[in-house]
Parts: sequence; C-alpha cells; structure tokens
Amino acid sequence: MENSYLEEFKKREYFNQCTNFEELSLLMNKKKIRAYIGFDCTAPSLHVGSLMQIMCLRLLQRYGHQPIVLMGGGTTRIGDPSGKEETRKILSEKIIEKNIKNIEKVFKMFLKTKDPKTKPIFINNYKWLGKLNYIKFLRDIGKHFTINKMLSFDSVKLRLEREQSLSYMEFNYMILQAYDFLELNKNKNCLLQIGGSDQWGNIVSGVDLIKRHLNKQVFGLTTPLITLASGQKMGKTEKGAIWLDSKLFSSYDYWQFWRNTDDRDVIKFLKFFTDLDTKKIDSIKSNDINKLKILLANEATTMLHGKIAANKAEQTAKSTFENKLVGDGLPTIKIDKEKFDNGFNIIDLVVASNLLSSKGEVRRMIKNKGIKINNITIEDEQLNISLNTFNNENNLKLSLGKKKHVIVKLI
RNA sequence: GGAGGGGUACCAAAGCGGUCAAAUGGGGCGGGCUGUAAACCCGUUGACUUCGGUCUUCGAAGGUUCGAAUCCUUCCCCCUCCA
Repeated sequence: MENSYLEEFKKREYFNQCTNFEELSLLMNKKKIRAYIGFDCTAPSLHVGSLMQIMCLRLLQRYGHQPIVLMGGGTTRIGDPSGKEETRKILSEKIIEKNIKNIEKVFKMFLKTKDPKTKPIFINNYKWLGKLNYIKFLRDIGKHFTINKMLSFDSVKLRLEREQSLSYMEFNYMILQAYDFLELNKNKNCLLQIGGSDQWGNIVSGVDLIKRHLNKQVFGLTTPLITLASGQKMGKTEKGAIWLDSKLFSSYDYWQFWRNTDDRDVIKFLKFFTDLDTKKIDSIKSNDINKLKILLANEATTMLHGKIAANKAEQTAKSTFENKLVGDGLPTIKIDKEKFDNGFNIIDLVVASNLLSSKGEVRRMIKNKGIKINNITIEDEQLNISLNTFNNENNLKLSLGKKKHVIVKLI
C-alpha cells in the first residue's frame, strides 16, 4: 500500500524522482520519520521559488513526520555550482548569520511549532562544516567519492562542456551536501532528503555516502522544476523576487501576486500552494476563474501572513479595483500640509511618493496617460495639486497605471 | 608561456572619427482591448531642464584630435587555439 504522505505528494504533483519509492513508502507506513531539506542563505529571505519545498515540509507535518530545516550556513560560504553560469559571490559571515535568522522566521509562519513530535528542527550545517579537519575528512569521506563519478554529474558536466571554469571549491559542494546528510543521519536519525530536481545529484551522493560509510539505507526525493505558462521561472519576475517576508514584499503585494496568476496556472497553483483537498480542486469546474484566483490568493496569503492580513488584502483589492475607491490597505505616504499651500507640482508628488524615481519617467508616464489622481487621468505635467484635491479625511489616491496605487495623506 | 578574438544600456547584439544618448531584437513600463488573465495592437525605455538645451554613459586610466563608443598607450577581465 502506498504511503499516504507520498500519495498526496504525488497527487499534488510534487513528485519528480525518488531513490527507492517502494522502500520509502514501506518505511513511512511503518514509522514516522525525519526528513530534511536544505536551504541556501544567500538572500535575506526566501522567495516563492522555495515555496514548493516549504510546502513539502508542511505536508510532512500533516502526516505526523518531522521536518528538519537545514540552513546552509556552511555551504553558502561555498556556493552550489548547479546550473549557475558563473561562480557565486561569497558572502560575509555576518550577512549569512543575519539571513539565517530571517529565513527561520519564514518557516515559523508555514510550519507548526507546538507539537514536539512534528515541530521543525532548525540546524545550521556550519556547525559541522566549520570545524572539519581536512585530512580526516579526505580519509573518511573523500575516499567514497570518485572523480569519475563526480565528473558525470550534470552540475559539473554542464560547466565543463561550456568550458566555463569550475573552481575546486565549488567542485566540492556536492561532497559537502552529501556529508550534511550523513551528519543529519548520524545525529538526528534523518532518513530522507527532499529537494528540487536540480539537487538530484547531490541528494544521490548523500544516499550513496551513507550506504557506504554507515551501511544504512536512506532516501532521496525530488520535486519538479515548476514551469509557468509564460515560460518563466517561478519566483523571480523582472521586477524582482516575490519575497516571503512582509518587510521585503508586503502582504497586499503578495496577495496581488497570486491574484494575478496566469489563468493556465491557477489549478496547478492551488495544488502546489494551498492545503485544499486535491479532490476538491479537481472537481472545481468554476467558470469564474477570477473567483479561483481570489481563493488562491486568500489561501496563500493566509498561510504566510495570517488570516487578518489576507482578508485585509482582499478588501483593499475589492475597493480599489471593483469600486475604484480608496482602499485603506494601500500603502500610504504622509506629507506636510504646508507643502500644498502654494500647490505641489504633480511630477514632484509622484517622485515623493516613490512610485517612480525620476522626473523624466514621470513626464513620460503623464504623456502615456499613466498617472491618475482620484481616478482622473493627469494630462498636464505643470499641474499643481492643491489642498482641495484631498477628501475630508485628508487623503488623495495617486495611481500609476492600473495596479499601483498609493494614498497621499496630509499631516 | 605563445598566437589570435572580445568587453557597448536590464539582456542579446550592431556601430568602428562628427549626422551616436548610441540601430535592431528580447525584456520592462504605460496606453488600448479585456477579466487586476492570456494573446494582440500602440507608445515608451540615461539624468536634469526655464523644452532652447545642459550633464553623465560604450571594461579602467591616460593621450591624439576642433571633435572619440570609434584612433594610440598602459592596465584589468573574458573567450578560442597551441604548449
């Protein structure tokens, strides 16, 4: 009988490959296990590109297993060569520490932390990588790796084929990741590593290493690369990453991100990024795709920012888009009342609101009919905004295009 | 170590003494259509401007010239071939 966790894992289409699916299924039926996913600490937070991995851990908890969140504090000091065109920049230790703290917060939003049996274990691989003894490491661990095999991994092969340089440091990344798994197995009895499909080689290396070094069987499981209808990669838009951190990306924007999902991706996203029952999702035949998008936005936002923030985002969106009113969840900027005494030039106002950063850009936008005040398109760049443009609550809605709005408030 | 090729805006790529703030494509942004979607069409894409212009930008620093992304010198980086 297929294990229920793995069954749902497949239903949600998280499944890509497994080192030994049948055995893993048997094991997970027999007992609750610990599984880990490693996260890179290069950035100050995680973005939606890591969301599927987070959801895997969340799912683990729902079935009574315990997730281990491995922070790559040590490996971040090296840089994974996988798929990268160039050598990564090496970050300072201080920044890495700061990043780790911030990233942990993300997990505390997505994962339940009360139940001692399933609460996430946070661990930083710098703990062991930082004090490795080179000679000892080569003798104990290095002997299990052959260069022949290492050269055959895609991450290495691609770099060599393109004749791009691959430093010895980066070349060692997979050994270190394999060693992480070994450490987690020895000290935390971790039996499974999950990761994105690009991690397959590294994961298999860990499974092999544990087999050879401890003669124990452990497992690896990978998730597919998410392909968007638009052909882009999940998580990074041209404007920047969709951060899982309200300081870097507001809950309103986060809600908007999901609300604006491509029609073709909606069902997929509901499976990937919500807890909604897969049967229910499959049975949805809503001819109103926009309702589904709102559902998706609410579910996804609630998970990260909480129900209150999600509701507020929905209400704000409703009043700004449907009723064209001033939604009070919109970002607000405050400006001294006196500055409007002689009128405040529209161009300066847009710049002051941070909607745009250069005056030339504002002029262009005005020419293109992209700037509105209280839903009225601005035609004249000489326009001065006076106090009577504000409503009784001393507010004014300034819009750039259809989707970006700020409230200017007098103080 | 030797011989060549190259570094141009967000990316790719043209330009190879003035007419170059720099063709073209992609991307981005705005408008139209729509459903806060997609596709499509249009505009726009260095900064400041009293809209006359002014300033900064073609790997870095110098130089030649009335004038340089374009020519010369030095330096840095990348690639290809040979050892």
